[in-house]
Amino acid sequence: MTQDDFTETVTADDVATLAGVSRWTVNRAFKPEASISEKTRTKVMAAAQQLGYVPDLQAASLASDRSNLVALLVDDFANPHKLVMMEKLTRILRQNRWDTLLVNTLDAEDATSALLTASQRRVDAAVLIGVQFDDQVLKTALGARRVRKLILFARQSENPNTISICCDDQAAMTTIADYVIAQGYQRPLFLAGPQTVSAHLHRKETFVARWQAAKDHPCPVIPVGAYDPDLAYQTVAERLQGLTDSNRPDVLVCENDALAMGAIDALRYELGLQVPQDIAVTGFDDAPLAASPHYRLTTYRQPLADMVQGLVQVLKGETPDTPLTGFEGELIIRASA
Amino acid sequence: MTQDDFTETVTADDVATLAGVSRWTVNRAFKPEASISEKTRTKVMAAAQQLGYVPDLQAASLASDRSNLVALLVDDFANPHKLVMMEKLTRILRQNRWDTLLVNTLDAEDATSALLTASQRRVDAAVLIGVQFDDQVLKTALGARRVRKLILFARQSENPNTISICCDDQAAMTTIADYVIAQGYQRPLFLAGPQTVSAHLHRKETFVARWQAAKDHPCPVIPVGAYDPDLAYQTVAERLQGLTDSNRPDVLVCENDALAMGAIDALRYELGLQVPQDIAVTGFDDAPLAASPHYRLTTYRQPLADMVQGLVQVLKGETPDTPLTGFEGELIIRASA
DNA sequence: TTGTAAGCGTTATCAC
DNA sequence: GTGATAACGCTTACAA
Repeated sequence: MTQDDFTETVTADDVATLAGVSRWTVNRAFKPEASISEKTRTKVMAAAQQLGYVPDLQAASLASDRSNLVALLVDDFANPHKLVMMEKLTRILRQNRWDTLLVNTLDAEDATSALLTASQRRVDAAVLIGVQFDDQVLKTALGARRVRKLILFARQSENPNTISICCDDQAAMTTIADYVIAQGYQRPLFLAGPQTVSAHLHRKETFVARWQAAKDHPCPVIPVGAYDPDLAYQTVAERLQGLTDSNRPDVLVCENDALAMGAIDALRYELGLQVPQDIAVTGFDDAPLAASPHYRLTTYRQPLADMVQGLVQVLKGETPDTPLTGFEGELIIRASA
Repeated sequence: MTQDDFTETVTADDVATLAGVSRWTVNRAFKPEASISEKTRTKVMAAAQQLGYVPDLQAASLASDRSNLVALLVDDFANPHKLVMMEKLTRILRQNRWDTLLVNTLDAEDATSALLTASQRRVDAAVLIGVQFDDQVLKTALGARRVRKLILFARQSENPNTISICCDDQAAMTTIADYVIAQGYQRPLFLAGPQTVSAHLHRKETFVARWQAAKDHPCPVIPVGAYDPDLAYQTVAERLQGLTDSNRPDVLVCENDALAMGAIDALRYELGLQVPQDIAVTGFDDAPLAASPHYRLTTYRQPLADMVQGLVQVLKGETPDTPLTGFEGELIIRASA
C-alpha cells in the first residue's frame, strides 16, 4: 500500500566519484556564483543528472547556518484575505529561493510555542500575519527565541525588536475618511475589531480624529470581538435594530473587509436596508469577495506584492527601496459607498 | 534596524557539560519514550532551561533521516475552501509534531519543481491538495523524486504509486443526485470543472449516470475552464442567456462550491432569476461562504478532520481506521435546492 | 541507566 | 580553478 521504495540517497560524494572531481567541486557546480570552469561544471552536472543527485538542504543549512526557510505564523484562517497574502508570500518567497513553513497559531498563548517550533527549524525569519500577536506575545517570543528576524507583515508594531512591513495606515485611513467626508455622509459609525490587540492598526484612531477635526463632532465606534463576518453580522444587527432613518448612521466605516461583509449582510438580511441607498459601507483590504456583486465594496487595497518584495529585501539584508512602514495603497471605489 | 543579536546557539553538549552528563543523555531527556531516570531528566531539563537550549530539528533530521516535515502543495489559492483544508491540515499535523511546508504550485509544469524542492528538504511526505496535479505530473514527479510518500488529499488518483485520501465521491454524488431527483427537479444542468484534469473526481460521471438511470434521458454538462467563481459566472451567464422558463434548466448541479457561488451570482445578477424559485443550485465542499445568506447553498461536506487523521495514520505508518478512499461526508441541505 | 565513537551530507577554511 | 580536512548538532549503534 505505502510506497517505501525510495531511491537510496545520492550524495555529492557519489557524483564526485563518477565525475572524477572532489566533492567540493560538485558543490560549486550547483552554486551560480561559484568560480568553476564551464567544462568542469558541465561534466559534474552530467554526472549529477545521471545519478539523480540534488543537494540536500537540511545538511546545507546545518553546515551554513542559513536555512532558507521562513516561518509564516497565521492565526486567523477565517479571513479569506489571508489566502491572498499567503499566495503572494509563498510565491514570491519561492522565486527568491525561500521556502515557507506554515504555522497555524491557535491563539495568543500558542504563539510562543509556534515560534519555538520555528526556531527549532532555524528559520531565517518568522513572519507574523496574524491578529492576535500583541506586544505581550512578541515580548515573550523575543525572550525565548532563536529566531533571527521577527517580522510583522501588514501590521504595525511598537516593539523595537521586530520589523514591521505595512502600509502607512494613517495615510490609508485618512484617504478613506476624506472620501467619506467628500461624499457628504453625516453620521458615520466606525466598526472596529477587537480592542485587546495592542499591536494594532491605528485605523480607528485615525478615522475618529479626522472626522472630529473636519466636522467638529465625534464619530461613534463599536467594537466587534473578532475579525469575523458572523460576529460583525450579529453586532451590527443588534446595534442598528429599531433605529429610524434619521438616527441611524448613514455610513459604516469598517476596519477591514471581513467586518464590512458581515455588516452588509446584516444590513440587508436582518434590517432590510439597502447599501448604499439607506446606508453606505467601506472596508479595508480588498479581500477576494469585495468585488463580487453582493458587496461591490469600496475599500482600500494594500500593495501586497511590493510589501513582499520589501520582505525579501529584509531577508537578503538589503536596504529596502521603500520605508518598510510607509507603503502606499489605493482606494478602490465601488458601489457600497 | 535589523536585529541580528541572535543568541549564539546552545548545543546539547553545552547542556551536557553544565548538567555533568553526556550529550546522549541530554538527548534522551528530550524524548518522552527514552529510558532515563527521573532525577537525571530533571537535572538535564534544568540545565537546558538555564541555557535556553532547544534541540535543533535540522540536525536531528539529518542524522535520523526523518524530517517531521510535510510539504503541502497547493495550486488553487482562489478557492476559500483551501483555507479550511490548510487550517485543518496544519493544526492537526502540528498536534502530531509534523511541520508543514507550504508550496505554492503555479501550474502543472511547476509541480515537478515544487516536488523537487520538497524532496531537497527530505520531507516525510508531500500532500497535494491542488486541482492541476494530473497523472502526467504525478508520473514525472514520481520519477525524479526523493519524496517518501506522495499523497493526494481530497482527490482520487489512478496512479498506484500515490496514496489517495478522499471521501467516496461516487457515494457522495449519488447522495446529491438522489436528493435532486427526490426534490422533483426535471431539467438538470451539470456545471463541471476543467475537463483536462485526469486525476479527477468522478462527480460528473456519477451524476450523469445516476440521472440517466433514474429518468432515462441524459443530463447536459457544461465545463468551466477553472474552478473559479468568476469564470463560472461568465459561463453560466452566457449559457443561460435568453432561455425561456420552459427550456431553462430547473437545477444547476455544480462540481464544487466555487462554481456554485459563481453560478448563483450569475443567475441573480445577470439573468434576474431567483434561487431556488426559478432555478435551484447545489454545490460540493461546504466552503466558508456556503452558509451565508447570499447562498444558503445545499452542498456536501467532507469529513475533513477524519481525513486528516487518516493522513496522520499514513504518516505514522499505522493501518488507517477507515479505508483511505472511502470517507463518508454528509449532505448539507440549505435553501438553494 | 549512561557513555563513547562513528556517522548523516553539506559548507568553510585554507592550502595547492 | 580545485582539493583535503574540519566543523555543523544531532542520532545510532554498541559498549560500560
